[in-house]
Amino acid sequence: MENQKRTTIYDIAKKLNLNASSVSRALNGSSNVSEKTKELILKTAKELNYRQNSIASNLRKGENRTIGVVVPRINQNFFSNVIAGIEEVTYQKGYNLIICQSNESYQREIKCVDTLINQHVSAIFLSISADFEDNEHLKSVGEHQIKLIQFDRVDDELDTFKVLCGNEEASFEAVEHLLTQGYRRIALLEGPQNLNIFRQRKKGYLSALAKHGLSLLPELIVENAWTRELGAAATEKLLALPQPPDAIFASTSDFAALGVLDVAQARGLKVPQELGIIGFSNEAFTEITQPSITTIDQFSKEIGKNVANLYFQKLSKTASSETNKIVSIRPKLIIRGSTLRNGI
Amino acid sequence: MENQKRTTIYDIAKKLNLNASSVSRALNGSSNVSEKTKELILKTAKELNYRQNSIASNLRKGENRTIGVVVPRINQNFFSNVIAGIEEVTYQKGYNLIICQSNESYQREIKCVDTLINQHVSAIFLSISADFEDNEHLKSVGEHQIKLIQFDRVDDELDTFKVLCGNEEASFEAVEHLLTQGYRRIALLEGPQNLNIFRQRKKGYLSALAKHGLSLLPELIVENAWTRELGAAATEKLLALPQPPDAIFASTSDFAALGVLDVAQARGLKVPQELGIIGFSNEAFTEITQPSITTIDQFSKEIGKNVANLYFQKLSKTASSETNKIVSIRPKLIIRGSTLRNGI
DNA sequence: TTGTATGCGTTATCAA
DNA sequence: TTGATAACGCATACAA
Repeated sequence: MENQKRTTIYDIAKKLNLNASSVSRALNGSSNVSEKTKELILKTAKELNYRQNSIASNLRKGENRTIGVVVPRINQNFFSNVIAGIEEVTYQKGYNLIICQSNESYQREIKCVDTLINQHVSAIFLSISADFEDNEHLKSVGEHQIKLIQFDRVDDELDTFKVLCGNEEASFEAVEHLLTQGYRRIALLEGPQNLNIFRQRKKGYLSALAKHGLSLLPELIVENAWTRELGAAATEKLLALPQPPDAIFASTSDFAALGVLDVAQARGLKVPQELGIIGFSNEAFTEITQPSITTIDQFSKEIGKNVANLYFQKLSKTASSETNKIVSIRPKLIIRGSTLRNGI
Repeated sequence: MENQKRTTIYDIAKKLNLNASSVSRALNGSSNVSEKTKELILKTAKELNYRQNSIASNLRKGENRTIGVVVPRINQNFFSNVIAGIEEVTYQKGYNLIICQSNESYQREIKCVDTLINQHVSAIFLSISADFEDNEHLKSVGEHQIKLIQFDRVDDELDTFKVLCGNEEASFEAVEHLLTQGYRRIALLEGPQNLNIFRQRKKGYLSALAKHGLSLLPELIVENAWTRELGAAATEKLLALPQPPDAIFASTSDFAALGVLDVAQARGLKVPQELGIIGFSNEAFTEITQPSITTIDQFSKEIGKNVANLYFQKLSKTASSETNKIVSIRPKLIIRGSTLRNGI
């Protein structure tokens, strides 16, 4: 069995004194083949352990039912859920998925996209890396007749289909919730501003303050605090201010929010009474901490499903191709113990 | 730019009044082509926005630098980390990854394997689904000259390369730790026994009891408790016994352990004083609960790296092909608050 | 209903 | 160093 060449349609044809084209037809369920020979072919195909060579088939047909997915990190909760959502849809459609991770590296993102183009995938679903610099590689996707759909972290300048999370609205809602609870000095942990998502979250924060007539206090904004450790460090810094904040919105992630909680508890600060905390993403642990952490659910799996559906939808209807280029998934504020000092 | 056929090596050849084979040679960095024409070819290739068609190349060369990965769930922490580990190695080697999830379904697992065989992948890395029934589909992988490497959840009967987690030892160590801490009535939450990993964990539990002269109490073993809810239900049942356990080893998962903790706290049982708890997998949240949960780290990313390395290693050295067919990654008991009633 | 011929884009072998 | 040609395995237009 080992080291033996795989059987081809020619092998089947030869054995049955038929022509390869007949075998191909039978295998593909064509109607132009008699029931009798069809059965015969299927039977011997099974006997000879025949498997179609998709590579040859794809080359011949000029199509590749494969979709490339590029994410910063495969093993990050948000992205692995998006992928699960994508997979759920694409599997049903009989499409394969090639997964690449950019590791938050721009250079590697380019490489991933390049290989996917070479692989002749039908589409690329992509979320840009943290140190994104330029969109040339994304432009070239379209130039090679490959559909590009961006999700979550997108390049705004590029006119592609996009699936977004309503970051600004969610952020606005979060801050407004804090205000409702009586917090007045609300600090923001912000992420790299070259990513749209963090710009939008900041925007929501700012407009909520503006709406309620509060002025922006620059000392309450801390940059690039998106891990537990950085969140903790940022909190130390904020609490050392002459006028420390009474709430911290960790717009970067729940991990940063956890860092905030760490410091608060280490200092004996009462949460939510003396310090309110909100995170972002609804990681599993936010429900488990004491107090539990108010956060924002992004419906990551839903995002994935929408990305995939957008692609297939696009294939079917050509008419509204210019209309619904952007789908937005509305996130949900999950109110928990870390901000509830007045009841709901 | 749209709707235009992709440029091929023929297009380049035509433009330069050369032959396609020369273009191919130049593009592949062959030495049998003059520097001058080589430069010319590379230049016009860039001008015409040429990209190699990997499908055609793969067909011609009869090789596909692609590896298929089949896991029960993409978005489960353990598996997404394994994939990240695999990807880290395969990326360096210039291999692509096709990811499939079986969704814990045997039927779907078969389908995944089938498509991967058709895709002519070089190797399949697989962890079997929960309702695994038969290994015919796995046998056929080898029959099609595709290397199979099983990891974590494996079919023992099949003679393939395997990367395993030392489940039995870890389990043994966990139970022994409980005994050291003075617990005597140790309950076990066990998983489906058709999966090797749960059989092994049970084995470790039993041998630890045996070593310390404790007899097995069947009423202290609860089947299929591997979610938070099932873990909680199992705990209710156990605590209702005339002689309830003084410790529970949730060998299925940390989620089950969390369910145990839920019930203990709801009943006002003191952990670890009145009830010891150990989980499995070292999920992020186990560090955060109060008390934190003792658990077992499986080094999932490390497992992934080893799977990939095993494949490439196998390619290089033919000699020891029969020797190191099984790699075992030693897990680590992480002792935390939920079992520390006597200090270390 | 079946067979013949051709091409998908590339690479490998041979000859020039 | 370059060109001509065949082949990878399959699918399809056309002829029989």
